[in-house]
Amino acid sequence: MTSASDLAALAALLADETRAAMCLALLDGRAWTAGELAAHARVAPSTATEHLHRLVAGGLLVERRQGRHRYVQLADPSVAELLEDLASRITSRPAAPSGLRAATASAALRRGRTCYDHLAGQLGVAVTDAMTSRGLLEQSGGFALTPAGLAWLTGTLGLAPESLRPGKRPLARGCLDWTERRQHLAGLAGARVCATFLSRGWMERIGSGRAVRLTPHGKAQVRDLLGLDSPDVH
Amino acid sequence: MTSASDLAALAALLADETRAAMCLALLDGRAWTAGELAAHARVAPSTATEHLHRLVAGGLLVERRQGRHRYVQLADPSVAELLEDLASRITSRPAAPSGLRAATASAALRRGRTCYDHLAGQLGVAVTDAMTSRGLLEQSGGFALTPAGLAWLTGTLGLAPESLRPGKRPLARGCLDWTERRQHLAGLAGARVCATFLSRGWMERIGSGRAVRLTPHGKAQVRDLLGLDSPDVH
DNA sequence: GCAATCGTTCGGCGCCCGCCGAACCGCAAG
DNA sequence: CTTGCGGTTCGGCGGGCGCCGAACGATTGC
Repeated sequence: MTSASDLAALAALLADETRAAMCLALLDGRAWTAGELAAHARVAPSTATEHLHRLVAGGLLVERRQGRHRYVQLADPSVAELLEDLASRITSRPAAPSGLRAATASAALRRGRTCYDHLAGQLGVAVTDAMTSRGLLEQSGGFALTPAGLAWLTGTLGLAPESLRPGKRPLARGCLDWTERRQHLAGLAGARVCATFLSRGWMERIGSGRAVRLTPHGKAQVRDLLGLDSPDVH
Repeated sequence: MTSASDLAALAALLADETRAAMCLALLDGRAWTAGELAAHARVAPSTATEHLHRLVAGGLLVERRQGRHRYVQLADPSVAELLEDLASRITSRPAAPSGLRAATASAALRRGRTCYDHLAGQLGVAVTDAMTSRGLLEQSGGFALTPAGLAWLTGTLGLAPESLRPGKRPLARGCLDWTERRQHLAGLAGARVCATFLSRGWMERIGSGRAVRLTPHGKAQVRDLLGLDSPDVH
């Protein structure tokens, strides 16, 4: 029976609305301070402290103390994937944003965003589709990189082969986008692609959130490298 | 914030040790009666009723009334996959069985068993490895069937192509075996392979549990079709 | 050193939920 | 019809847990 109690203990970490809201907020991959999360979840700072202690003790979050701030973030990409799997069972539509400012922010999120550490939104789906149609990615029999896809990552994109060694984390993995209702590339390869886009200046974050957009240079690059010329991402 | 409450509600279904034990028991893919689950979880029948109501209302279980019995089983293969994903985060070792009878039953389970609807245990890992070494399955870049693998399923194994059309469920998927610590084939293809082994008489269930073993005919078939001749599975 | 801010600890409150037993319903077998 | 059994409903009990406010500790800035 010890396995059942372990499973229950793990599920109990997410079985509270406040903790669930915190974990979903952390799905953007960034580190949040305790105060930010308390405000986001609309609870007193003391309450947030208790919840964060439980989440850290349960292994879902890691903390980093820095000055008088305590930053927390998801402990592991596998935690993000687990949260995505759970969230994919939720069919709820996000409520329509009310104001103009919220609407434009929402539109930016739909266009492109990071989902923990990989690309999502229309941009993520478009990149995934382009890789598939070019024979770099196999989706019909699962979600896997082809040999050509591996060569593309190490050659064209210039990634070090050792950075693509699958450890506990699968190299390629599908992640269901909740706005596009489409699968997009996640896993180790998805993370490397996203990091490369950002580090090369092909893509930049909009404000401090998880929304991203291609730079002019990035637009030219994805057009040349992936044949991607859709107005959705430009 | 409705998404956070939905996630919390979903997690709350598994956040109780009794309900978690019920769901783990149902991972064998069979339908259990309410009384069986009550005894398994060591709670009063009235308590089991309440838990089953919640699990059914939450969409994790479906029920089928038959005479004076009420059978429940997992609602969907995706529920089984979700449970497997959660369980894979649990590192606990199952306690060593005490008696001889428990030991032999445990050995049979290690040799071969069903994991919801696909093969697991040493048999499941061996089949997966054999398919990989024969170029039917790709594991290095993800978990996907190769074109040769698709042809093998429809040709050699005689499966109808329409029975392999991936809908919501991925065709091939890795499932981490908690005794072997190895990935084995799950997903739609894994389910079809397991069903074929059983329907053709290559494999039979031991008793009423989830343990399985190859028949003499089945041993010859997997040797011919997959080059599988390991004493582990014979 | 002092003030402001961020985070933590502690005590207490209230609610939710998991548990059981007892009574009841419905199907099956004799 | 009667008996037996599987399952359900209901009431009540107890404990755990999520919440807050207040007091305290820690760090940064003035």
